[in-house]
Amino acid sequence: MMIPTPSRFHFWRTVYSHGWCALEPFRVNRDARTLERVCTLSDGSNTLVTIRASRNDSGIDVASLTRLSRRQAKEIETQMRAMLRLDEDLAPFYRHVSRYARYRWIPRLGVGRLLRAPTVFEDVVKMLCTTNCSWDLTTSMVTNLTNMLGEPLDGRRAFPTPEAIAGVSESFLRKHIRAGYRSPYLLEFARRVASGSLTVEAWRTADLPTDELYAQVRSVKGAGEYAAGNILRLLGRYDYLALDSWVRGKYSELYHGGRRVSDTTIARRYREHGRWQGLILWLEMTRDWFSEKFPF
DNA sequence: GCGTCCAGGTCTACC
DNA sequence: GGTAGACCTGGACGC
Repeated sequence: MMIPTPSRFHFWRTVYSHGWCALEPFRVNRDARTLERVCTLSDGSNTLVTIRASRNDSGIDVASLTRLSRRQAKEIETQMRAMLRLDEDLAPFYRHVSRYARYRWIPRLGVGRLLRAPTVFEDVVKMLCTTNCSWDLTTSMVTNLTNMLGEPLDGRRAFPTPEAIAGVSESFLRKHIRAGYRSPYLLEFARRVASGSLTVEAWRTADLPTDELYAQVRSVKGAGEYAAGNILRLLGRYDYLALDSWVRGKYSELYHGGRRVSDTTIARRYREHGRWQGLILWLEMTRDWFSEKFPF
């Protein structure tokens, strides 16, 4: 199927907007120039989906390994739109940054859409796996979760459901997933979602002030300022800076010759951008990812 | 080989 | 409200 994309949408800059495309079940096939993943449908079935930019760049081409009913195809389209943020209106953001000469590269490159998982559940689990550890350990934990608890499909795996994670013990998460002290947090989160007491999927469409949504995200044990701020970015709310050691290091390298600066100093630079500050900060920190070395 | 530090932090107890 | 200390893991580094 071909799904039309908004003007100034750039498929590969969206795929590489942050680290998610390197975490299972996402896989980038650089030779075929595709993004792949196993997607889970509401009827419990799984299918391997391959996504590529269409020839004339006016959309994305989505292929499924298995034959889909009309209803299933519609559901895959909905997932693709959510993952690639196709329904997010960035026009107000582009209008805002266009007022600043130093940010006019943002609309020119068509950046600002941050890749996310089909579900909020997957995004939150992965975010908890990024806290207080190296990126290598994050990929290891997510790979272990997917390989050990995800439904198999032709040598690949889906991301585990809330029920699958909720059904294992804390010691399993420590011993086999290597999640360490994050294990009770992952377990509690999965159990709250599986039981229906926490309806995280509603967060993407919640008509709530950002502060209230932030408070709900912070109710997840293990989601502190950094994790909650980043989860909000994936919900389309950019009021928080979500500072972590990587961003702090990158910021000092870019603006202070590598000298460490306080969080207050960083916040001062972005506060005039109000609801867009978290997105502008992230795009500035990752601008060099899209230099001439960018392979796509 | 061993000890220490730290990486895309967070929670709790205590003041 | 602010802060010290504890917490898993695994790679890098110094000795």
